This record gives sequence, structure tokens and C-alpha cells, in this order.
Amino acid sequence: MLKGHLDMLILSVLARRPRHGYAIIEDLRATSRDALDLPEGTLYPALHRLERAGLVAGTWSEASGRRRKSYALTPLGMTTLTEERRTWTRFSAAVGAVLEEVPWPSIS
Amino acid sequence: MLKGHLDMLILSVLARRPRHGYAIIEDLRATSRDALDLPEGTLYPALHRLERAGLVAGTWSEASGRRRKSYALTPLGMTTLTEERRTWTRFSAAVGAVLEEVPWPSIS
DNA sequence: TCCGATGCCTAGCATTGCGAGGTATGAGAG
DNA sequence: CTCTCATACCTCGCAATGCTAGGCATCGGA
Repeated sequence: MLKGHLDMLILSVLARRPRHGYAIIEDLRATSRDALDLPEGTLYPALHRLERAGLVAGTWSEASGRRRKSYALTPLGMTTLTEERRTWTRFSAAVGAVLEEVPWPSIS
Repeated sequence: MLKGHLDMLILSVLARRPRHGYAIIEDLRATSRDALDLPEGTLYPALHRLERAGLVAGTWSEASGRRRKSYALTPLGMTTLTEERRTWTRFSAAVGAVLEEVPWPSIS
């Protein structure tokens, strides 16, 4: 489970450059070295959500007989990403602080 | 939202020493320096879930007129915690890797 | 010709966190 | 004495979320 951090990850990928859905999956898999592998049933609804919310803008195109919908970050998407990044940093630091208190054998 | 990492956090607190519900909230708030502040409506159902799953064991006690239910980690809870910790480490590293690729102004 | 990769989609489920409400006791303020 | 706050537990029901499982279509290579 990606548990609510999904949006941030998608926005992060799109912040680098616009991409279509399928490519987002591959990009995420690559930059995370296979740790993050989104099912399509997860990604596409999420993209639609983000589009409805105005965080990304999708445009259809046709490349070699295949229809693609490319998504780009909107200004609102950018500010949202920045904010979510801040939240993530705080959150992961807090979790880290809690975990550090845990005694052996949890250090692994 | 704690998004699925809730169990790990609760188990982490209990790994240090058994605690009753209310104390878990305070403990978490303290070790995270106020970053993590669980609502009771979040914690108690979670504890019941964990108890049903056999990850923690609850025992009632009476201290100065107040009934308390103290929870302790079971062996299964300990192994689960270790596993979830590993998952968290991998996950947060992966997210970190993705975020690092994001261009300005997300470096903040 | 047929399969796998590309590329998109939806319906419906199960889980989860949380807000809102409820109960009861003890301590301290006024 | 009363009232409020902190302690300490609980449940109901909502809203969101991620995912499984299905579906459709095209292209390239075996």
C-alpha cells in the first residue's frame, strides 16, 4: 500500500517532465529501483482524481496508432507537490524518531 | 493520515514496554515531538484490530479508580514489527529516491 | 497467427483513519 | 459544593483510497 503518498509520487514524476500514464509507471519503477510498481488500477483512477482536482492537465495524442494521454503538472500541482513534500519530510522524520527508540532486534 | 503505518507505530511503542491506550498516544506525541498526535477514534479501533490479529495482548487493570487496558507485544507482534520496519525502510528510501529527482523548488 | 507489450479504462471491494458522539472517575479551581 | 479539565475507555458511520479483476484496442515479433 502506498497509503496516501501516491499523489505525491505521481506529481513528483510529472514535475520532471510531462508523461503519459504507462510511462509514469515505468518511470517510478526505474527511479525507485523496482521498489514502487503501481498497478494500472491504481494509477489511472489516481490520475483522473488529480486531473479533476486541477493538479495535472491531460492532453490526448496519437503516436504510431496508439492513443496516449499525456499529463503535465499545473501551477497548483506544483505548489501542492511542494506542500506534500514538506509533509512527507516531517512525517518520515517523526516515524524515524519513533523507530529509533525501538530496542533490538528492530535495528536491522 | 497515517495511511497504514499506524500499526507499525503502535507496535513500536509497545515494543519498548507495555502501555495502555491513552499512554500510547502520549508516548507517540512525545517521541515524535508533537508530529504524531493520534485521535482516540483512531487508536482504540486499531488496538482492537491488533488484538484480534494476535499482535498484541490486552489485560485489564484497575489503578486508582480508573480502569485501564494495558497492551503488550506478543511474539507474533514482534516479528510483524520487524517485518513492517523493513518494509518502511525500503519504502521511505524509494520515496526519497523519487523526491530527489524532482527539480526546484521542491528541494526545500 | 498468436502472444506479449503497449496503452487506456471501469466497477466494486475491503480496509482504513477519523470525526463525533457517548460513559465514567479523579483532581483541582472557584 | 460544583464545575471543569484531564484521564481513560468505547462505538458508529462516513469518506477516501488502493487494488483486484475484468475489459478494449493496437503493434511487433515469433
